[in-house]
Amino acid sequence: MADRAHQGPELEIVHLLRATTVELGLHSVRFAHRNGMHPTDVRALIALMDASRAGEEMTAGRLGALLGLNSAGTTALVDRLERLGHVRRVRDGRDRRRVLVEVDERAVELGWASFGPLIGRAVELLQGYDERELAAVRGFLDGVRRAAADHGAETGHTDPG
Amino acid sequence: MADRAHQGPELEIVHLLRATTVELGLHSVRFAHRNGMHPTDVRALIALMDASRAGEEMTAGRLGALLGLNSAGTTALVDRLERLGHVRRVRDGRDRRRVLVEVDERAVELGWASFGPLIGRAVELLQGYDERELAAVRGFLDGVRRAAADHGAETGHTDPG
DNA sequence: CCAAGTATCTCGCTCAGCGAGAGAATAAGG
DNA sequence: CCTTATTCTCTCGCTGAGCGAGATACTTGG
Repeated sequence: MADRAHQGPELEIVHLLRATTVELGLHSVRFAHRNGMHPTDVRALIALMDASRAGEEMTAGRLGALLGLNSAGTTALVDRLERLGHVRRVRDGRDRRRVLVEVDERAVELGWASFGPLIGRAVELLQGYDERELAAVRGFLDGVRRAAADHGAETGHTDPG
Repeated sequence: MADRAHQGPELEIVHLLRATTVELGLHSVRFAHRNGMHPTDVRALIALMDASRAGEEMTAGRLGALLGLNSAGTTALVDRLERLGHVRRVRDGRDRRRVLVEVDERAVELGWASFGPLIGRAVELLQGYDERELAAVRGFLDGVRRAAADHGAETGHTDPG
């Protein structure tokens, strides 16, 4: 147990990945704070923007499920976002029990103003890479992603999704 | 603004990075939940383990500052961790105002049981890489980390530190 | 010993999220 | 068409993380 610490360049990179995720998390938190929001609200906006970009409708229930909230929490979340003017509630015409949550265009712009430059910088970095280097980055990230997902499942946790 | 979506392989990788950070976050949350903890508590344990590995003492105040909590919140946090038996409060002999927070050995083992396999898998992945591929991964992660940190500072947010 | 400074803790509060269950709409069966 | 089960959202009351203010305990400098 003593020194799982100072190994070769591999562990250094793993540590760097952790530092990067922490920094990205802080970036989100700062964005949230600047706009009077909480981390959950930002996650919700991102999910809404993803859905919108994919041309899919997002209902209140689906949003809550994505974020791991129950119905009461979801209602409160959409209330907060609506109060800030970031989303609108729209009754679904086909199934009038459902409430569609639509992102306001200005909220989308707000998000891009904060995350766009970051994404742009990341793309820039990758544009200097050749095919093999891109494959290396892709392989590493995807491998870690799978490992995190698998180990979650393996340790006996079943989640909505 | 319309289709910032489906570009080349670069943007796909940026998306993959985001997916990976999300999955790592979920891994943490599952670990927290399994052990009756909250995300903040896990962050605290990680900070404590880092300090311990670096041979540094951690005081209550420093821990709170690292996590962005005020003194009241920090007290509550250490209370929770102490109640679960994960940390001990120890009065500092040199300055008896201070409370050193020490991680219990079993909490360290608990953490390694959950995060160790993940780290091991990541190291494995990297061991198949040559020097140029390692440099590519390192360069990308570090670049993104810097970009996130810079843009936080740039957008006019000053943090305790 | 006294005063100022620092580290932690206590108290009262706000608010995110939960559990339970109420309403409102749809779907299935007569 | 009417009844019953199901589905989606919202309301209510509660728990608990984290905050602001201030109390408390210790240290340092005069």
